[in-house]
Amino acid sequence: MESETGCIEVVILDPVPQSFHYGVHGPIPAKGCRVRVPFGNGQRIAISLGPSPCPGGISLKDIHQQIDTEPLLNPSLMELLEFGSRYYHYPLGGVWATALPTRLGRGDLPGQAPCFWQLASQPPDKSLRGNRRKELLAQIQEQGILSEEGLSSSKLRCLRQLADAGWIEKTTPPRAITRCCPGLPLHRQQEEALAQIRGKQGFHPFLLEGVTGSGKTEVYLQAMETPLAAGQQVLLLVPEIGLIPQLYRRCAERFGSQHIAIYHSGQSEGERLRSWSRARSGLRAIFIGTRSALFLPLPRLGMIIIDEEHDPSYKQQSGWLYSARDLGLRRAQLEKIPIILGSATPSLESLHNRKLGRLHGLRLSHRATSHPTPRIELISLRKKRLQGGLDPVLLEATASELAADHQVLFFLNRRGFAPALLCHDCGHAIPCTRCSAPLTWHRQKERLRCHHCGYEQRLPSQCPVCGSSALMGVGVGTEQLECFLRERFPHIPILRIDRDQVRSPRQLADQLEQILCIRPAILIGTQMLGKGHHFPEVTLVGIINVDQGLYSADFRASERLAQVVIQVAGRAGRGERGGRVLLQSHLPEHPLLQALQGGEYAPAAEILLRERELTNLPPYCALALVLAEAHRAERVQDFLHAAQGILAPVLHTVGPIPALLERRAGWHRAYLWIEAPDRSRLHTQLVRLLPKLGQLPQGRRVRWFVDVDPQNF
DNA sequence: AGCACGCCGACT
DNA sequence: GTCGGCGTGCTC
Repeated sequence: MESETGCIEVVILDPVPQSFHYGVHGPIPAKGCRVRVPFGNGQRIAISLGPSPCPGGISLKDIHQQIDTEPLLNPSLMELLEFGSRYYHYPLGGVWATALPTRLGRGDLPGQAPCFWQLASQPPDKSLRGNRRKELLAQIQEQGILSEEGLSSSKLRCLRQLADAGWIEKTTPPRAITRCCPGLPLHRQQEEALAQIRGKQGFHPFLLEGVTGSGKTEVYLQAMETPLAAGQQVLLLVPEIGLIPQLYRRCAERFGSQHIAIYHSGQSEGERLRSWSRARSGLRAIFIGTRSALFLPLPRLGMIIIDEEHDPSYKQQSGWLYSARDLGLRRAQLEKIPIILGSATPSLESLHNRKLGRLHGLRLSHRATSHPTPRIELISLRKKRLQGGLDPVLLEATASELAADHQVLFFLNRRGFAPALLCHDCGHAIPCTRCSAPLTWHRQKERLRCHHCGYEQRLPSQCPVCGSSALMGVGVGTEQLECFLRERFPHIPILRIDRDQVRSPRQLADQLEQILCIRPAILIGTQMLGKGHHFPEVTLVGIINVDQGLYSADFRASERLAQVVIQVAGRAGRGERGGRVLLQSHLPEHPLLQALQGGEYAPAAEILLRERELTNLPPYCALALVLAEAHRAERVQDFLHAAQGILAPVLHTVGPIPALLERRAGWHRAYLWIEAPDRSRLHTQLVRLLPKLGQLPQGRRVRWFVDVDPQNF
């Protein structure tokens, strides 16, 4: 390689807002290659942005080492990261650091793509010597193609010798993948959906709205056949690690596990690097993963599928605040491929986009089983005497289902025994020392715990304010519900599923397996229950307390309420028997609950969308927050007021508004609400104004950042 | 994001 | 007298 001397621009693999320049003697590292550079006192890994004119006025240092000879990512994926940096107003280096496996960020080399060998078209005109070599050659002759992957080093050496002697030559493996067992028979709507997906070329975004049990996964599997048969790769995203195993199983049955790899944050660094390398070398065709899998380098990506697209977990909650669903759409657009967003309860954003024609709607409204979607019976709690948080009507229904040897499922989205511990004498509720929230009483562990920051203390025997020993729990959590039900139905097996009880997806699967066929039985769970699991023996679902979703200051709370109610209701009666769903509320006449009675999502979504339109909230406006945190509340106020002075003349801003959790882990938090009629208006103004916020002296005394399309408040 | 420099409290 | 708290500013 000829020697050159020049200057490159780089970004450090950390959220440093500027780029930096370095001198290079030798080949210029292309854009997307890692380099080791001197930085401050030490060394850092950086990403080359390519050659750049030398800036004046700074003394240029030279790079220490070029790590990669090839860019780590292909151009369209680099473009996606650049877009993600601009759109979410987050430094490009931090974006790269989030998108790469940590090992690559530390300078490790990705695994080399294994070679594939076949017999040479013109083998040498002599006889081959050596038994091992003869054996290997025979093996290649028999198999047609031999992959280096997983071969012992002695066999690899043998392979090299055969190659050097001209007996074998490199080849590319067959890429086309066909299913290894037939697909399930489809019903008419599935056929129609598939026909739509199969008929399309290039970028085509679909919204597959399918009620629980309508066979969305089967549509995914058969839709994947087209790109897989064409030798392309498919990316499947799910919102949680716990949902990967079942999807993996379905894919493995259909296409063979040798074509599948998974990628998620629960893997070890080594596993992630291996999956990443396999993606890049094209060794696997199907990738199943969570949020971060969106950034896998897939040279022949042919389709993206985002399951449970409405799930808020697709939005990253720290650092680079991106949405994998929204960036997924962007990636599909850049790669010019189809993308399927699937959900039984699509986000209002996606429903809106379907109305605007930006998403092509596909509907599966029939369950595969003969039983129709159950209605949701509303029970008014007003003036009722509750036992263990349960209304007599629900309790009676429970008793009769259990008497008939059926399973009953309770949904309650609060862990612990009681959400607060209150002094009966002075009314003091014991708060977290670091958060503005009451501590949750965990009776069995005899502890008070903060569900926001992890703070824990022993259960006090006296009120810390007045010294009274009359402390009582307020409200009902899953632990208390379990206690009550054990007392009330002493001979019925009860399984509680929440984060206190279930530590790993594996454990969850084991416990579910155990109880799945036991009859009668009671299941109690938080939203862990609602996701993807089937309970064919459940004939009664009790939804205990979702009223918070009707009052919350978070405008998305009502959307989440509707989604969780429909998802949980969908767990009932999926087997032989039909099902009943009872929902307890203090406000049964609330229009949203009324709309949910039919057991269908669409009427509720309509109401929510109309409400958003009237109040001019997303998706009818573009929204961003400037969030600030500091130990001292007045610094947050000072900064946000100063920021408002800059933003308010140009953009519609409201605030400073205290965060829903005003203090978290000792940090006071507040935000400015910034809205604009559309994303591009919002964006162009933010690009212009955010640098000015960076110059505010008040900004240096707080941690502040921008949240575009926020999910939480 | 790291990391060093710098100016104010409780300790061998 | 120092160890160390984190507030401040810089890194090609």
